[in-house]
Amino acid sequence: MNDTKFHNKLSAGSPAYLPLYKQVEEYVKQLIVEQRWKVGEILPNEFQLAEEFNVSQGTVRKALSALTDAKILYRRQGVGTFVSEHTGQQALYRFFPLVADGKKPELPMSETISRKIELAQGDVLENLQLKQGEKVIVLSRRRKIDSELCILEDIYLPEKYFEGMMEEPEIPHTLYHFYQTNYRHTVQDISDCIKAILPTKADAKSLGIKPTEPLLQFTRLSKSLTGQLIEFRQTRCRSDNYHYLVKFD
Amino acid sequence: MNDTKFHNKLSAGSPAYLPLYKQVEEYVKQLIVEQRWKVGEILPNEFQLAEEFNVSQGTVRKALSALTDAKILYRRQGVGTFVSEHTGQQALYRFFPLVADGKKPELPMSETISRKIELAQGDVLENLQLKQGEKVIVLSRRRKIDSELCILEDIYLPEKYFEGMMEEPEIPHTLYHFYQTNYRHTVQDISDCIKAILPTKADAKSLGIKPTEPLLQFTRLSKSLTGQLIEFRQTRCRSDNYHYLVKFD
DNA sequence: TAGTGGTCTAGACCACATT
DNA sequence: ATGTGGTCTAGACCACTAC
Repeated sequence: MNDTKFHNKLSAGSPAYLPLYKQVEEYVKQLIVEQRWKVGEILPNEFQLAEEFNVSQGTVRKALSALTDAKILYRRQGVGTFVSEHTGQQALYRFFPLVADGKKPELPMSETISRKIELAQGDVLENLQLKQGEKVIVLSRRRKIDSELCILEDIYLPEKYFEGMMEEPEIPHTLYHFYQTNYRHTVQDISDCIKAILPTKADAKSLGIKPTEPLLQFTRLSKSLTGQLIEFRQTRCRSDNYHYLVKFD
Repeated sequence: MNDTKFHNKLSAGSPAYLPLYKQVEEYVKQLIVEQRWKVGEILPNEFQLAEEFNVSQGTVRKALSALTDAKILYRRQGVGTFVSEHTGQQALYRFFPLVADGKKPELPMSETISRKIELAQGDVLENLQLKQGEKVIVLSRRRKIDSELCILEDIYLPEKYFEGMMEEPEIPHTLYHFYQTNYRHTVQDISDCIKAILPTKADAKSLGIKPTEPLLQFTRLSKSLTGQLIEFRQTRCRSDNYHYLVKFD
């Protein structure tokens, strides 16, 4: 027990070598995944963690700063260090890049219109790296911006990571927060593949647009803190009054 | 002279207060803009800079690390710290998000097919925040991926920031490197606004596609290290075999 | 072998938030 | 008044690169 968890003096030539602060960073991340501290909870202060890990306070600080940059933690001067929560505004600004032309980004209301479970196949199976025979939960949603219907999306979740979702009484519209609090999956990084397409007949009808009016489509693959592929989503959006906004640096 | 350039003891209540490492960071950035060290050149080591700025080596390190994260500098262990250069691969991977479906990102060849100068108006004037009567240089380019023509773009540059470009014998295809080396403008951050559109007749003809086939369009606004708006560009891309790829975190 | 950046430590002081 | 994170310093040692 009470082993020294970290090793300062590993030969740097060793293939497994990681700097101490990096080891601390990985370990703290793991502890969050294991729910030693739940979402929103405060961590011990830097000196307490330093003592527990047998490293200096400066090394802990470097690790916590990195996790703060990655939005996994947040810190409040004079108060403490907390596990980040994917709640409301914050998560939407971070993961929702669709904006009405000439307006500020806005949090869109979203309504789940169907929920079913089916065998994974095709793109879904491939992108989520599932095996033949594994099942996915499929959510179909539509969103409004400024009370106008403009977005349709289908969301595919591996059943193995979201057991019991079919029995949920209701699916809230802030999905990432829902994943985090009800299924312990914190979305950590996403990649969006964006294309211009023509709507299907069904989509054109739903959105109330002409079949020749192009849509912006993006397919998203989301990874959790642990690196698991937890969500595949395909979103179609009217592009006459909305755009996808990207900022680098 | 040899004034102390930085002040440790400013009251933190002061509205102008900046931490020392931040002051150093800003100052080094300014020195790069002023070409004290040119693109690709090595900086003095941390101790020399620390002495010059009258701060500790650790404070210099923190400043240089931030600039390294921002890709303004790069560091090589055992060698030194250098001013980043927007050259070839590196700049393309960073700023060129269009990918052929099912392939790795690839550096596209680009050909400038026209160059002219005109009065700024409409979107161009507004986005570049120019005044009525100011001029812009307009470059029209087309790019191939896998030897297939797939991208058309118009690039608008404020003449005041690019004097003499109309007299250049040739415009190279690595534009951002060209801006940096010939006009001292290092592109630091960009924002892309992405939409799905139908091609104009002219674009459909150039790209050899049907007028009903949608295109991916993005309009980009680029800022330099100094915060000046130096480029507005509008790009149209075939979306049947190409997509725009975004990764967060 | 010399010089550089990378890691780690220890300790001082400050600003901020809560009690 | 207390405890937290934020800043700053000084110094030791390591690993990498070039000569």
